[in-house]
Amino acid sequence: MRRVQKHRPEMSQARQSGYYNISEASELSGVSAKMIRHYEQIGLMPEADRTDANYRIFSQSDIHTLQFIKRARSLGFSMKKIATLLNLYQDKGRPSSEVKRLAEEHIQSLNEAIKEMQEMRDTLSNLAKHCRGDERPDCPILEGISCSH
Amino acid sequence: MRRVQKHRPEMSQARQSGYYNISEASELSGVSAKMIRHYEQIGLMPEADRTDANYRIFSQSDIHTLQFIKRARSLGFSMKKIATLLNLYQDKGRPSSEVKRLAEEHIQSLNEAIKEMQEMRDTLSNLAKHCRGDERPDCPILEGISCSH
DNA sequence: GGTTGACCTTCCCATAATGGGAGGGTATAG
DNA sequence: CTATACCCTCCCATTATGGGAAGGTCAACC
Repeated sequence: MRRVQKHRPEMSQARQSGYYNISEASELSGVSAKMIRHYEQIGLMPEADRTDANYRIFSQSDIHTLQFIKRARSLGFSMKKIATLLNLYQDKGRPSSEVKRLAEEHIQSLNEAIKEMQEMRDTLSNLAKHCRGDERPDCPILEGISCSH
Repeated sequence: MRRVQKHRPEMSQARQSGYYNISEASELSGVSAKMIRHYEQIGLMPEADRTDANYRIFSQSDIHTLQFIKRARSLGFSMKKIATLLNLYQDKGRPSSEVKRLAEEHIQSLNEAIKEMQEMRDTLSNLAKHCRGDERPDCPILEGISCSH
């Protein structure tokens, strides 16, 4: 009679029901265990189910969500935008215009960041071009950094 | 007799000797007062002189150093690299090869970052290109993020 | 001389995304 | 039954920047 009414399963039972523990979820999704816990804590993921020993267990659907997050991260979306994207993803009645707007916003900020870094690189390349890079101390790079006139 | 041997000047005296207070230094260098204090604290700048009321005072040379830091930041150098650059700048016997090596290292990491962001942008653009962006829910962008197959 | 507003000081907190590590409990293979 | 590998929570660190509080000071004006 003792264990009949338990709500939380043991690990072996959970596994038989198609659940994964956190390191399996990590391998399947490419998200580190540390980050999986973090995403749960900031509310990006729903709180994971637990075994009776308080171990997190993850369903196929959880794994899928983690993969979504992973891929969105690799496209450079911030956590906040990913939260929005996840909501849209789970809202089967979303207008695709909203998704597209988010994506284009992100493309634009990528373009701005790219442009800024290209300008840095070009400025620095121009300075470096004129630096002999030998044992002597005179250096157009340092001069360029010290006087912006 | 009372004030003759003081080491720390008053603000008005300091100003007459060509010193600036922190907000003047901030305006002249483009570095915020907050950051000037921070740079001092992490040892990037020597500790500033003080008035007898404990206000920081900055010489022309300090301002120049702050401008150097500002410009190096705007080229994307990290604080650690800037510390090294400052040391080289102040070492009148440096070999310019060292400066050039640092610069080229930085150019390379800029190029890597640029490439990564371009790849993000291109992937996302390709997804967005096929999204109608209307009131209907089907969305190639979300599909692309959810399945990396 | 006194008041007032602008400025200075230090100290603590927050950001964004990620990881390291300690201290203590658990699963599982042999 | 015991290793060992894994899980848990909690705290700390990173990078560069800023916000804000509590308290002292400077400057200008009456």
